[in-house]
Amino acid sequence: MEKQFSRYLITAALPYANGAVHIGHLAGVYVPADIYVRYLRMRGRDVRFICGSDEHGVPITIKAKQQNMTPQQVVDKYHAVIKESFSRFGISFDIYSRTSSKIHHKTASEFFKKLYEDGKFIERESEQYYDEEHKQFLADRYITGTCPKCGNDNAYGDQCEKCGSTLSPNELINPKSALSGNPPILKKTSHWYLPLDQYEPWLKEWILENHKEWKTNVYGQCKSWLDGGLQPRAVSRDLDWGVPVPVEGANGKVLYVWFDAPIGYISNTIELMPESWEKWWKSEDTKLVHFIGKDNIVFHCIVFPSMLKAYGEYVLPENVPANEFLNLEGNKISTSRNWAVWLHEYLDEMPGKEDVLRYVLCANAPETKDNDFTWKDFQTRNNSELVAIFGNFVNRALVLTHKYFNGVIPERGELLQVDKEVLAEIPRIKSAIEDALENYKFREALKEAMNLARAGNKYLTDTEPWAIAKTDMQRVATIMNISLQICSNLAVLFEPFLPFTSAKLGEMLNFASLNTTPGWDIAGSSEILHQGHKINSASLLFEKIEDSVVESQIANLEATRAMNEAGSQQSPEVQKVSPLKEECTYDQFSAMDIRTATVLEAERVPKTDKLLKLKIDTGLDVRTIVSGIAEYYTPEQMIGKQICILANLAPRTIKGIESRGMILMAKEESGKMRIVTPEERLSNGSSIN
RNA sequence: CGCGGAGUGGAGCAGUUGGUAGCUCGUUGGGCUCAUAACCCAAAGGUCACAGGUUCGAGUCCUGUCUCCGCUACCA
Repeated sequence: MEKQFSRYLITAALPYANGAVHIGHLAGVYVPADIYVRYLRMRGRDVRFICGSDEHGVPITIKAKQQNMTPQQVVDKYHAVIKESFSRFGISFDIYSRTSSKIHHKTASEFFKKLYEDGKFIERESEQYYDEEHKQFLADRYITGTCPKCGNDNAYGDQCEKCGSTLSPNELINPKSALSGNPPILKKTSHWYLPLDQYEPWLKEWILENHKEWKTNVYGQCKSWLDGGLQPRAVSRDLDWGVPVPVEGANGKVLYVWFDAPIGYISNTIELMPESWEKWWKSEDTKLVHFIGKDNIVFHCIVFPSMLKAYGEYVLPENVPANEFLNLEGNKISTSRNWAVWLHEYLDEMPGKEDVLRYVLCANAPETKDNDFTWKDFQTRNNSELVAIFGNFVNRALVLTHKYFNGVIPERGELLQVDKEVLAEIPRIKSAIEDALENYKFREALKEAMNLARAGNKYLTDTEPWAIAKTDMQRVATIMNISLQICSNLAVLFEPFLPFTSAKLGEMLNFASLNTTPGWDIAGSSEILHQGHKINSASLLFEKIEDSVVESQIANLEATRAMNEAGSQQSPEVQKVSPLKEECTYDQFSAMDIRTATVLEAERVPKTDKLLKLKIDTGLDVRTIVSGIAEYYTPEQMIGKQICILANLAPRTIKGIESRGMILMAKEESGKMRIVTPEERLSNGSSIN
């Protein structure tokens, strides 16, 4: 039995405010969420669409330090960019707020306090690294040291980027604080944990028994977590950026970002509806749906529901339609490598093409598996679907109506079999779209909508009004009347998907002069435009996209990446210099066999962002070296370059490739690297001392 | 042997409770000319990753193997 709901609360994952929004975010979360919400609104459901920036957490404090800004300045900057680009793109949030707002701090704080007072947390003491100079505990990422597995001196507290192993800070040999460079001390600190294990039986029943209808990727992921057994999770951190822990004596502690962020859905709702928000979160007849990407499944299906359950009173999500990831031109989208199509840049560079991107991202959405976005596909979908099928049909219908009837809807006469068939398609397609959307199948819904335009084209070709016009204008009148009813239906049915286009089409059809603006209820009808209604002049709904446009986009992408890789990053601020190492003897130095070599071949190591595999001529031999320089040099740039290597370093296997030796690099504290090379080309194998 | 998702005509994808494969784009041929060389029709093209098994019958269920993606840096 379908459950009936009185109101719909739809949330979209909170974007993290340390960067702009790109097409991956849109395809995964915001486009489907917006389609869903617009559809619900059109059906007259009581719906609110909630989102906002997620502005706390360690990465933002790191970004702030890098850019010499305060965390607040960082989030102000990106919040503004994100908010504006969403709005220009037609993502129709009822509210887009932020977690640094007062109301969020208050809400999150009270939420924590209630759980604390109800004894829902457990408190645990542990020893963590502490920087005495800066008087703060160090996040994992703020500690560097020697990797116990591969000997890399620059491993982070959570991971060694050289060998890829996952670490915890106390495994590091000779740990150093990234803030002061001093060795940190271990200091006791206590934190609160949410005992997820206690919620396991309940979660199992709630998800595994009662939500078998969730998407397979979501359900499978949850099952895997639940079967593996849940552990208590810390809900606080030692940090100075975030929502302070509202407990006596908890100075210097904030709510852990994953605890604080989902509460943002609640606080943003409160901000939107200060009086009536509780009805939305605490009535059983509210349907709560979280749109997220697959990386967020565990938080939205396990952690946040446990928090809500612990608090009591709150409704739980009815569904969590998570999408997989979108790749770009065959590669993973990456913020740090700048391998992305940024929404705000797209909007600037392709004015008036919001709907083209919405269309492509929906038609190719990663609903069941990772998909690939290519500019070529973007062009094809625009030219052979939007232009050739949708735009063209509308144009044909309007042009013919103007030509034969001066833009006035003619009277419909007797209906033939073709007429009846095409008219029957309209309600059929409408209900197919409804079915698909109610089940979060956005690609399918969009395809059905396009089928109506296809049916329209076929109808015109089959009935040939331009030929019949020579003999039987009454028949032509019927045909044009029907064609325009189809156009009107297209305007309504496409609104959730392509709102800008629908508005334009509605204007061309002169919806404004009708008694009531056609809404979803009237869709499916073949009587939207009455006889005698005057339509406006036709203009093109979509424009063809020329090869040069997509080629320049591809070129842009490559150029941005090359620039990024060449390390032309900003930050002219004062560079910190790493402290002097211990004194060493001449013998130790001379034990190192450093010599010149030339790069013969270079290629990326698959599945890594930073590694290049190089074949080099050392004068003695030709050998393979794997080096973590891909962020700064492309393979092409490396080929032919003369470099200096440490030739007698013990071989190491990295990503299954044996690396024999190490390339000498000069490295700034910011991470920027350049190869060290002789001023003048010398023969390979020249020793350096 | 970690866990989850995915492997279907050239490309991108559908395939509900098992009954010998569908859609969009592309390609080829034809038709039409109202339309942004757009539209319509037809055809070619698949041993449904691989190997076994259950069944009268499997893309669909079971077992094993291989490959890709995520969980594992930034990141949806």
